[in-house]
Amino acid sequence: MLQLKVIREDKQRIINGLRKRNWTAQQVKIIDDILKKDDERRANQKELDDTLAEQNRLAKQIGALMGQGKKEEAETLKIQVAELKTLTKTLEERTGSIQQQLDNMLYSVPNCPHKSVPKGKTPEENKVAKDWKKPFPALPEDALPHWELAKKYNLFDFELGVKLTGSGFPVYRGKGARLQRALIQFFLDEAVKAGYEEILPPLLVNEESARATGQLPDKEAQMYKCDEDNLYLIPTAEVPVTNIVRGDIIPIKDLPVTMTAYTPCFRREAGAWGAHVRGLNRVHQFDKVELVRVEHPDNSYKALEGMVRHVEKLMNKLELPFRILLLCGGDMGFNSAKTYDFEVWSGAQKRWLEVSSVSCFETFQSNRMKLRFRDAEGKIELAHTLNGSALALARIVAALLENNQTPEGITIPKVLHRYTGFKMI
RNA sequence: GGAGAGAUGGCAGAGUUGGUUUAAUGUACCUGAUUCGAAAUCAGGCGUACCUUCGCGGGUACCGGGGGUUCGAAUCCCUCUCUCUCCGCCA
Repeated sequence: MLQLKVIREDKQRIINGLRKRNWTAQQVKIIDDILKKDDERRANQKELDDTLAEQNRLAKQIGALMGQGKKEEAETLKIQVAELKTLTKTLEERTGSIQQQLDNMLYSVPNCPHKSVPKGKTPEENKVAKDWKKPFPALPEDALPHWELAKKYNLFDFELGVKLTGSGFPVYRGKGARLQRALIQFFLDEAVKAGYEEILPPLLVNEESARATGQLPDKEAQMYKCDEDNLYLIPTAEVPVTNIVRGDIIPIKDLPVTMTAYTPCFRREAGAWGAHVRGLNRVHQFDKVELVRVEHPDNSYKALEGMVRHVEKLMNKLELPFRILLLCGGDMGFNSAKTYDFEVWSGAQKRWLEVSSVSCFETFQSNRMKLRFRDAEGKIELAHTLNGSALALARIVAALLENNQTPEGITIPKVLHRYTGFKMI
């Protein structure tokens, strides 16, 4: 949620930002509506506060009169208060509904893109921030896609997943399962080495948490919900991990807060099935190691680049061909101010697969969840939040299997040997 | 799942026969005095949000969440959530 203060003071920049997200001149008018609604809110607030103040004053007088035994006079004042109460009730209801309307408007406005974010409407207009310069791995014409390799080497089984749960829930087995665990362990170790605190969070969160990171209200359909207990299965570790600091005021000396977590991620992906979603390309449950940072506003973009370098290092260690995209305004997520996507080259499918998304949210999340820090002078300010996948497993596995297939078997990158215990599948 | 107790400011902890309590007090923290410096001591300060003011300041709300009674609620009533103790079940 954008800050009202920023909209008020920096309106043109916000409007320009929304235009970069391809908002029409018509849509952008909501900014003016928001400001108008806020004026309305403030006027009402003032009136309400003044009325309550008067009421409090009279109540105190009544107390004093009662103490002195002047019952008659007290009764007169009571009548006055009764009138004020009617007015208060009206004002309270109106202020509440104005606030609700204002919040709804604010919820509907996406984050303002950073000035370095390119214009554009579609994924095709994303800027390649770093391309793959070397040749792709040489595979024979009859190279197998990962779902065929999985069958050949008995690594994971989709049909079995259907029997247990439904489509999109693969069952990993044998070396396939071991490879998953190896990757998780490797990613976590690298994150801890980079200074992130390891977190093992709950996989279900309450409504408040889902709201704070912005999954609610707009991404509700993406999450699995346990109605009985009113809990949601997490679509990413970002939700529980970022909520660890929800509502906190962090002393400046404790910044940045850096956390990492491995969790399975559950996504309904309703209506998202089509031609390009075979195998591990899109599943309902996948594993991911996530990085979360809370940063001082002056340092957040430096931190973003640092996270990108961290992911880059992982890709290099896994010896996978990849490229980095700087997302254009139109392709960026609702909450993000700037996002880099990592794509891995899937040799047999001959296409790029998204494996990581690293974003800076500025104060968009922290405003909603009231995540702040106290600076050296004691002043309180909203912190910046960032997160990124480092990395998402399923598609990494897909690329790894496809790119590394040889007539003798599938080779495992050297860096994983100590985790897998085998060098070849 | 059953029975009981409880939830107050960073922490501890009063207040629960409704009314100068504007939430006492301790502790932590900050500033100053004292000191060569420190400890100890003394003095002052010390929540969050919103509104208002050029500023000093002023106002409103918040004692787990929500609702109610009342001129007035931390205090009374309803409801939800959570915590603790005991019992049951259990990885």
